[in-house]
This record gives sequence, structure tokens and C-alpha cells, in this order.
Amino acid sequence: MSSTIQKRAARKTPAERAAEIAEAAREIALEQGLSAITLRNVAARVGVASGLVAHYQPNVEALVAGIFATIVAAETEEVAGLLERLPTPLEQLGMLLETLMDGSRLDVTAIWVEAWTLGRRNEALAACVREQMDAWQAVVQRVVEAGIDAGEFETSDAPSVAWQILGMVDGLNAQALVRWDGVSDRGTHLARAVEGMVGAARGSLLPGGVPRTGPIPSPDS
Amino acid sequence: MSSTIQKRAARKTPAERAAEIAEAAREIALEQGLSAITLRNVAARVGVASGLVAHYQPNVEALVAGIFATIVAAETEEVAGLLERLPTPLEQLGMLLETLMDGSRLDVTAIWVEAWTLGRRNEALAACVREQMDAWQAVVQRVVEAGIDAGEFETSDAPSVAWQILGMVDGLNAQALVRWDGVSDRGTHLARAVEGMVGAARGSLLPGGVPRTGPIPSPDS
DNA sequence: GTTCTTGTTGATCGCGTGATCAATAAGAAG
DNA sequence: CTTCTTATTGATCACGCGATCAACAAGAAC
Repeated sequence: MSSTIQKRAARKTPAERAAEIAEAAREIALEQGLSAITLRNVAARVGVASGLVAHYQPNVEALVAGIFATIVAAETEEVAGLLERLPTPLEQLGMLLETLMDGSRLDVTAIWVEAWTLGRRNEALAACVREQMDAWQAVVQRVVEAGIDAGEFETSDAPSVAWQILGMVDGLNAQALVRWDGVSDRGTHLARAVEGMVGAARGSLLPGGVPRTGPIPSPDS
Repeated sequence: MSSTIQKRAARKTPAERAAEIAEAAREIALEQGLSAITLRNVAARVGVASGLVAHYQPNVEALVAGIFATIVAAETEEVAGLLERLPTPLEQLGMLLETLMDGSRLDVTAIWVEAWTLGRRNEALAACVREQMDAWQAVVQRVVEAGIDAGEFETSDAPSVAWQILGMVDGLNAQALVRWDGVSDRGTHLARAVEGMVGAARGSLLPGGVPRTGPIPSPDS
């Protein structure tokens, strides 16, 4: 009864400690949701007194908002980075849909959904949500516009189409949060819907995509 | 200082009182969200002691789940009722999208979004959410299948398409919860996307729809 | 007018929350 | 070794939550 207990946490640089706290809060958010970010919860994970966590933030609302921004911005940048490697907007959009629908980011989806609700009572968080939505929309819009310029897409309203694509992806992912079964080929149906919106050829957005431009007859149905 | 205060609430039938409590909880949910349904909150609105509210339910979780089901089921039935009046599946689907996207049900959308999150920690609520999602999906699937039978739609997987349409609608409405601006012609873009999914002619799902079957050239873009 | 069922009260418990701050001690600076 | 800055503690406050239950009284039944 002596090895694991330690009376007092080691003294650290404010920057170090702040990073520790942020990391702990991030993990809690991904595992248990944003509303599980409490002074005592975070403090316990860091192994520190609750007062210390409070000492590093003006208030918990700000901490929650900041962690939300951290998590979501990281995802946006990651996906945006993946896009840059692909040559054509068609491939980029196809990869975008495929990546966002592959179910590997459901924890982030849960964060989004919770943030939409929490934003009603946490103004700082609401501002972050709007900001991050704008960032996402900008990424998608860039792809759509590139596609228009390249003659691959045909739509007169790239900003709205970008919002629309985002909304669809979010909704379908939120749905997957509750219901896994029932929907087969989520990616395929979504791809077909987006093809309809951007005026791309049928099947051109599917995984085994179309390397060269031009309409390709869809296999079936 | 005498007229408005009343010492004790009038004695009522259990059925009456239960209805009062349910109605109060429903109003609170629509105005402030499901998480604002608390014993004291509901009791205050009814004008009754908090203990009485607890007396009429096994626990608050059950009350929240029940109110969610009440609100959402009412919406489903209302929309399903509207569908019955229209003759063709094409018109039905068009009206469905138009109705769900007109912004008049944002309070119910907020309930849905909150329920997705709360369902993580309220098993009774989670069960209700799945049940109500299934009910919605059934309504949409019926329309899609009718459209296939009538030769207006062409898709091999009506259940999945129904889920997909629901997901899109939910996502776009959730988006509208946070961001009103930025997206013009939400309904138009969605209609185009759904047309792509169900294999309907371009523009056939738009408000000023197409009375007779057959492809119609889109106005522009 | 009396009795009795039962709808209703409100105080109480334990819990978790955010926030605050005087007291402490670690560890760098001298 | 001593000094001093400051990271850290932990007790404390007021609050709101769900739940419980003995006590009360309204009003129907007799």
C-alpha cells in the first residue's frame, strides 16, 4: 500500500500542464462526450486537484468549446490533407465521401451532434461550432469549384452544394450513431445522390472511380 | 398580495393530473430541450409540488423517453396523414421533402438531435429513438415502393433509399439549427439529390412538380 | 355530519456540479 | 544553505438534481 499513491503531483511548466489538461479533456470528450468534461473528471484523469484545472481556464464552458474546436479542426485538417494528394476533383470528392462515411470517425460525429445541442446554452461553444462548420464547408466548396473549373461538375451554386453535401454526411453519420443495420451501401447511395447534385456522371464518384473525364454508363439500376 | 397565490393545488383525477404533467413536460421539451425536463421544472409549470411529478412516473428517464416518443410520433403521424391525400408517389415524395425542409419543425429537430446524444446514457430513450426512426423510415419506404410500382422511381433498394432520405433531411435540418444563412434553395438541392437516388426525372420533385410522368429538361444550371 | 380513501405536500437525503481562495511546498535562483 | 516565486492543494460555498416518505387535507362516500 505504498507504491501507486503519490501525495502531490509533480510541479510542471504551465504550458506542459495546460497541454496535459487539454489532452485529458480531449480523451474524455471522445470517450464519454463533451458533457463529461467536468473539473473533477478532468482533474482525476490528469491526477491533479480539481482546483488546478479551474486555474488553467476561465471557466468550464470555455474548456468545452476549446476541446470541441481542437477535435474537429484536427479532423478537418486531416481530411483536407488527404484531398491534396489526389489529382482530380472527381477523385477528391469521391474520396471525401468514402472517408467520411467509413464509420471510423463516429466518435467525432458524436461530438458534433452533442455540440449542436450544447450550443444552445454555451455561447462560446456555439461560436466554435459555426466556425468549424464554415471551415468544413470551405474545404468541400473548394473541391466543388475545382470540379466546375475542370468541367467535371456542373452546378451553378457551389457554396450551397457544399453545405448540402455536409448536411447529408452529418445526418447519415448521426443516424449511424443510433442505427447500424438497415442501411446497406450507404456510401453508394450517397455517391449517387451527390452525383445528382453536382451533375457528375453516374458511378463516377464510386470507389473504383473513373480515372479519365467523360460520362460513363452506369453498370445497372 | 392575495389574489394570485394559492396554497394548495386542486385535487384531480390521476388521469387528469397525468395528462397535465405530460403536457407541461412536452412544452418544456419543445421550448428548452429534453434535458430541461426535471421534476422541479415540470412541477413548477403545472403549479404543483415536485414530489407529485415523481409520484406519477417511475423515474425521470422514463418521463423523458415518453415525452420524446409523444412529440415525435405526433409529427410522423401528421406528415403521414398529409401524404395520403396526394395521388401519386412523385407528388407524395415531393411534398414530403418540402414539408420536412420548410423550417416549421425546427423545435422537433432539436428534440431529435438531443435525443441522439441523451440516448447514450438513457437506455429507455435510446429504445424510443430507434423505434421512432423505424416508424419514419417505414413511412418513407412506403412512398418509395409505391413509386417503384407506379414506374415513377427506379431503384433496387427501397429500404436503404428511405434511410438515406431520412438521414439527409435530418442532417440538413440539424444544420439549420445552427446556421440559417449560407444555404439558398435547400429544398431545391435536396430534391435534385433525391431525384438522383430514386431515379426520377430532373425537376420532377420540385414544388411546382410534374403532373405527368416523363423527363423534363431542367430550367437552367 | 362523520368517515375514509387518496391526491398532495414539502422537507430531507445524498450526490455532482462550477467556482473560489487561503495555505502549502516544490524547486529554481541567489 | 537560504530565499522566494508560484504551481498546487483541498476544503468550502451555493446550487440543482432525483428520489423518498411521513404527514396532511380535499372531497367523495356514507
